[in-house]
Amino acid sequence: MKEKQLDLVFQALASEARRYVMDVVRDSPGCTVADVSLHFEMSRIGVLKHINCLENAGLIVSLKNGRERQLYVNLAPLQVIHERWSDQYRSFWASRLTGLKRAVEQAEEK
Amino acid sequence: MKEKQLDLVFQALASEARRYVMDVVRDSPGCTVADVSLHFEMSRIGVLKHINCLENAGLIVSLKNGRERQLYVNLAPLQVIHERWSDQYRSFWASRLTGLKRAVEQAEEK
DNA sequence: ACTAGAAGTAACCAAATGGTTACTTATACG
DNA sequence: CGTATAAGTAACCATTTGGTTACTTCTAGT
Repeated sequence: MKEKQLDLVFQALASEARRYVMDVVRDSPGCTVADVSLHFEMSRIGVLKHINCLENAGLIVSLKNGRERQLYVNLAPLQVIHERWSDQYRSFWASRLTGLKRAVEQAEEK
Repeated sequence: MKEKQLDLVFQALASEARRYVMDVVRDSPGCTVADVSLHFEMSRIGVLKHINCLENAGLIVSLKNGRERQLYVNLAPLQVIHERWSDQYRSFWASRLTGLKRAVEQAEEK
């Protein structure tokens, strides 16, 4: 995955409203923009922008069906990120704070 | 983890520069702000702000050591996010696009 | 005590984000 | 055909973000 794409995914998830959209769409796949906006206080256009942001990041996929747009979550980007990190940080997971712990111990010795 | 905290973590990671800071600090634990800023074109203050942003999100931890500040990565927030999402989406991982696939098939029937 | 170097703060600026209202387009349906 | 409804576009505004330069503070070392 390209860095720009990573930016989009993380940026998309960095909003409680958008994470909530993900929850809603995951729980009622095929729902419409209007359906989703029922769950929010904000204007329909506000919600639309959040949905578009998620779609732009690849986290939501949609199908035009007549005058409606049906929404689905797409977890592929999350899986890619997850794999990338598990790779990059594999040796760190076991002892996440090892470096810090050592430093703290050194600091305490003084 | 609180929603605000999630915002901070995702927001922090939604920047190539900050992800790169994470890489640098992970690869040389205990390095200083000045050390990190050597890896960048931008001004030291620019880098400092990125580091503070990461620290604020809990992804970087630092220890004051004399006039220096030593930096360490902290993967705990990542682990929390990872666990939360694998829980929430557990039943979806296996067939990530199931909902969408069904919809596409239905669409194709028409 | 003095100086130099690491870090932090303040003020500023341009661009991006998150929301609004008003208007337009396209489609379903009586 | 005509109308109501789902979606999308445009323009606008306030706030946040991402960077800068200039200045300040603290500490190490001579």
